[in-house]
Amino acid sequence: MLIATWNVNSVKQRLPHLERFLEETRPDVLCLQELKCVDDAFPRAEIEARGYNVAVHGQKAFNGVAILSRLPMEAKAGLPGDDDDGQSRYLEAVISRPGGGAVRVASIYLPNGNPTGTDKFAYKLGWMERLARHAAGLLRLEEPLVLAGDYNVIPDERDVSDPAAWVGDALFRPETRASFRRLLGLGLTDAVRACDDSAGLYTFWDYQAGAWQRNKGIRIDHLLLSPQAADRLVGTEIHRRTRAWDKPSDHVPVSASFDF
DNA sequence: ATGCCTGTCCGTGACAGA
Repeated sequence: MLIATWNVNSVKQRLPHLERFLEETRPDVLCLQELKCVDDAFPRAEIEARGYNVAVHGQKAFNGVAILSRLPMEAKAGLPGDDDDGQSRYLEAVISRPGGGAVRVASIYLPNGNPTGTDKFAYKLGWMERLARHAAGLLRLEEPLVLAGDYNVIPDERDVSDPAAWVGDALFRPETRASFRRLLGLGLTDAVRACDDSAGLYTFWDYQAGAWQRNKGIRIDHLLLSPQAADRLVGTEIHRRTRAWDKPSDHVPVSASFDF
């Protein structure tokens, strides 16, 4: 089974790229972030025509997450822990596997948190705390679990081309990295890092200042796996080529393949 | 030092129909 995640930066603007990626890579499950549209504006018919079930948790103008699945799924929107949080950043689905059993997949759009020293950064850290609490509960189920998405976290110095330029940024602040480490400490495995410990594995390049051309990237899109998923991990891929397509998202898809 | 680029929303203008 191939499970992928992609921050598309407007699903309406990126529909041709999305269709091309589905056609070429044929993931069984694709988690999307930054739809930037309400549920009714999601191009559901186009995706369903390609053989995918669609679960959408949209929002006007900002945020918005979705899960596309070739297999049947039951989806639930929202990250528990704050009833006043109106931002659409979390969608979870239980996906039925052909051979029996299931895999639980979440599409995550973790808050950016800039500028630091504002309520935006506090919201980010609070959101990460809620995610950790929820993940701890899911891990107790002892099932295959994939928490995939745009974490807006640079875990380590080897995950950024110019670490000095990111010191003080909400994506690289010590508190942010510590919170991400606590998440891993619950027993989650960073899928890409389980397969490759080299530097320069980037998933995002800014639109500005020729970041892509100069390979000034960062790794912020992650798939975190429960032990039951990590034990079945076969490999991962960062789909860099999509960043060179015309009018691309600033993120590229990341996928993990499993022997279930 | 700041903008760099992209996208959405909103307001405005063009236009069609009353």
